[in-house]
Amino acid sequence: MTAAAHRLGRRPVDKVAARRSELAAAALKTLAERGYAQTGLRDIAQNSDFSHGVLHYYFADKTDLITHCVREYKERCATRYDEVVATATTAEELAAGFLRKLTETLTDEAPMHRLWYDLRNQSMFEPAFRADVAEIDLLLERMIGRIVTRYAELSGRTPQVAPPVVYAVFDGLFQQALLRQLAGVPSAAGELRAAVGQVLPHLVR
Amino acid sequence: MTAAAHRLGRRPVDKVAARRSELAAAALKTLAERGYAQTGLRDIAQNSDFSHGVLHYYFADKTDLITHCVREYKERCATRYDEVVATATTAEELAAGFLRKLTETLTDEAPMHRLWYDLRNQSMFEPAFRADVAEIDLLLERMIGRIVTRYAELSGRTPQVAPPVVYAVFDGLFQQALLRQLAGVPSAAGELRAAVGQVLPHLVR
DNA sequence: GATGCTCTTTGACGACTGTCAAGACTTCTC
DNA sequence: GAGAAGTCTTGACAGTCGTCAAAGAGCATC
Repeated sequence: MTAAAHRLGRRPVDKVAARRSELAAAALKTLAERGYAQTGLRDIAQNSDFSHGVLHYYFADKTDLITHCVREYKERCATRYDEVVATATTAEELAAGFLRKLTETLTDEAPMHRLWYDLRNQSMFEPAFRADVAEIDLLLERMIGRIVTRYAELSGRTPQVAPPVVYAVFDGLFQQALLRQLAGVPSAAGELRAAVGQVLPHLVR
Repeated sequence: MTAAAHRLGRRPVDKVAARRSELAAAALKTLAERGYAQTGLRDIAQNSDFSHGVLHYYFADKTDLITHCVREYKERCATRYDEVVATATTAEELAAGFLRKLTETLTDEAPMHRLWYDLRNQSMFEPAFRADVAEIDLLLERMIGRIVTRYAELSGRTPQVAPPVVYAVFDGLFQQALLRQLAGVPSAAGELRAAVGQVLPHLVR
């Protein structure tokens, strides 16, 4: 532990963690652009301020790097709708805010979403990814769960479908919309909006 | 065209197509085992009766091969529930048969399903795959659509949700179940059964 | 049996892969 | 300022990738 670290109240491990996070972010960017199958360590390094060797300094191997990428991804995505949930005062307002955020992220962050589906799929083949992927999937499930719970509250009804099922349903709808969006179908966001709007009322009673 | 081909009333192009199909089948097997990112042409050849060079004889390049794989996959999967649809005489019988087939294929053909999701995801990055993948997705959508239509008929009601939405919903449920199944969760099939059984009544009115 | 055609194997090419060691550069400690 | 510790670059390694040319094998035809 350095004196400077003492002075700033910051341990060296934080610096290492920060660099790791920085490199994982560069890796995420590359993976979102090219996909897991087409992404090498040198591609990732080129999207960062460092050379490819530094990756082996901060990560044991490629699997370790990808694992940290998944965790980095987690930090970003699990609070997307929390503000809407916190501020909405009616069921209609909540639904509208959810739909707005949902279609926004579909159009604005499509590459990031395809990366997530790519990594989640890799976990079907590579056991090393499974635990972290499952953890994020659970996080996302709870995020959706909070929306539906609040939606039920605001509309004076009760949730009728268990959170894992609700999440699977919305995830399926979103994935289909993402496929269309990336294929250049301009109506993808609108169709997603319509589909979710149609499904939402069925989840409470 | 050879004389033999004439005699048998079989054009040489059919032999070529048959071999292509055979190699694509070997490729599918390999892809289901190892995933797209970890599958090379030599791996595929080792799962066939031929050496790796023959792949370049029957396919222009790797993309061409994968495209044929997707089409080969199509031939197998789109009629899975047709018998159930044709023979069921009551809504309950249809639902039960659908659920049985659904959980059966989840447990017995999990590697093949993860391959499909892998290839569909690749199409988000590789435009060359998009058309064929979209075509299969449409086939699957119609397959699910036939079930719901018949289910509505048998129960004297009418479908309330458009086929693309129904397909997306079931696909999302199935994908979550597949993730759990491949992660070794023994209750995956049962949970899928429960979830689909819970959702199905909401689709008609 | 020789010829020509189709199919298949073999081996090699250049490029790329993940990994890692050696050294250079920076930063901190005393 | 010397030395140590931490950080980063460079270059190379063994292996794999997709691709393809050359030659061999199998077989029908003349």
